[in-house]
Parts: sequence; structure tokens; C-alpha cells
Amino acid sequence: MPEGHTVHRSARLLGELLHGEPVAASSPQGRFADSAERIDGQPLVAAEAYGKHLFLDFAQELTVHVHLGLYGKWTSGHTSPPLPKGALRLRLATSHGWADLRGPTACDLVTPPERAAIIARLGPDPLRSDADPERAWRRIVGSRAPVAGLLMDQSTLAGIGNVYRAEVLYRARLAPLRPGRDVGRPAWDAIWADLVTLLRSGVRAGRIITTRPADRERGSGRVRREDAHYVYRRTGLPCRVCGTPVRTQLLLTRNLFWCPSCQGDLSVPTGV
DNA sequence: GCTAAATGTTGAT
DNA sequence: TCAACCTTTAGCT
Repeated sequence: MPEGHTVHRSARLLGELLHGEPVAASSPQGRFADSAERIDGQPLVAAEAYGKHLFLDFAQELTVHVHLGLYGKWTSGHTSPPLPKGALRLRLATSHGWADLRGPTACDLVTPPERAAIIARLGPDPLRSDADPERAWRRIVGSRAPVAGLLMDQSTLAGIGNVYRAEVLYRARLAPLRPGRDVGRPAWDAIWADLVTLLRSGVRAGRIITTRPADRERGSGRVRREDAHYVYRRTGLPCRVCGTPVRTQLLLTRNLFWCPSCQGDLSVPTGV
């Protein structure tokens, strides 16, 4: 499930798995074959996530830039790798383990300036210690666009996807179509702090859980899939808190989910 | 078993 | 505005 938490988790995993010796690289599918040949045999220097972008830095200033998109996925293991099957874009392996990449939107060899340019166009990433939330605030407070769109705009904030967007707005009780400039500083501070909490929790758990125990059918124990969210993909179901049916609407080609009672209908403000 | 939709972005039209 | 990427899952028959 590729929002920012997934990519940070992959960076950590790949760094551990491939550290310390030359990496065997191949592209059984062929679409990354020339580039795989260039990194084949080079050691991995660092694996870094920035928003939804992953950078695998090899020796000789060779960086593999990966963006999973909607379907992309890493699979990995510590034993010997399985026979390649399906569309396998990239396989990386050391004696410690292997990692397979399938279905990414982007998998490119980039130069240091290209790497820097990708990061330069991203907003602050709540999972990074070097993140500056003021940058995002200035963009939001200066915009008439709906806050729901701004949260998903990677140049405003990096790493937020449709699930975190819907859920953080619900938790802030904020109407998704309220203009950015009407969000208010206290609400923004609460949203940023909540994103840091939620994304870190996502990295730890490997999944997005945003409900508080008191708002679940079963408060404790393993959280069931249908109990993990407040509004995301719950169209027509009763709001966990107030019982009002959850609504959905297309915004910039993506489905937006919200509770019209807890958050206010469309742009009608309710407080935080 | 089949179909549609999905956590996202890019590049062509 | 739309197809492509390619996999997984939900929902239906």
C-alpha cells in the first residue's frame, strides 16, 4: 500500500538487506536491463526515502530512483531468490538476501543533479527529521484551493496519499473542501502533528490504522481491516462517531471521503 | 470464476 | 483528458 510510510519502510528494509557487499542487479523483464547492468556489482551506499520517492545510492554516483505508483511493490527475502516470474522489473541480491521490484511507475538511473531536482520539487515529508512544516503552511495559507487537494499535492506535502488525506481531515474534523487559506494555524499545527504520528505508526505497523481503540467495534487486539479507518472507502456506512452516512465525491480525479456531520458539508466550516 | 476499482504519477494526445 | 504501469482485493455471479 504505497503511501509515504510504505516507501520509508522499504528504504529501511533494503538498506539492511543489501548493505555491505556488491549487489547483483538484473532486470528479468528487460525494461531496466541497461541500467541494471551498470549497477551490477556495485555496493549500495544508502537507501533513502523522500515522500513517496525511494533513492538507492550505489557507488560511482549511481542512483536508482523508484516511485511505486499505484501497483508497484517490493518483495524480499533472506533465503535464495525464487525463480523470476511475472513482470519483474528489477532484482537486487547479495549473499544476505534479495529484493524484487514489480510494477513501479518510475524506476530510473539518475545523476546527482537529477536526484536533487526530484527532491527540490517536493514539499516537507512528515517522516523526515529535516522536514520544515512552515514551507507547507505557507503554501496552504496562500491558496484558495480545497485543503483536501493541497494535502495530496506532493509539492506542498510529500508522502501523503488518499488514505492519509481522508483520515487526517476526519481526525481534525475539517471540511475537505475548505479553502487552504481558511484552514487556520491551530488546525494546521494539529494536522501536521497528527500526520507525523500517523505516518510513523504506519511505518511501524506496515499498514495504515487511524482509528482510536474507542471508535472500533473491537477496541483492542489485532485491528480488523474494516476497523482501520474512519471514512476512507466507507461510503454510505455510518460514521463511527456520529452515525451519519459517510459521503464521497470526486476531487481532481480521486475519491474524497468525509463525514458531512463531523466535518461539515462541503466547504461549510466546522471548528477544530 | 469474473470484473471493477484501488494507496499514484507520467507521458502522450 | 486518457492510457499505461501490473497487482491485489472486494464484490458479485
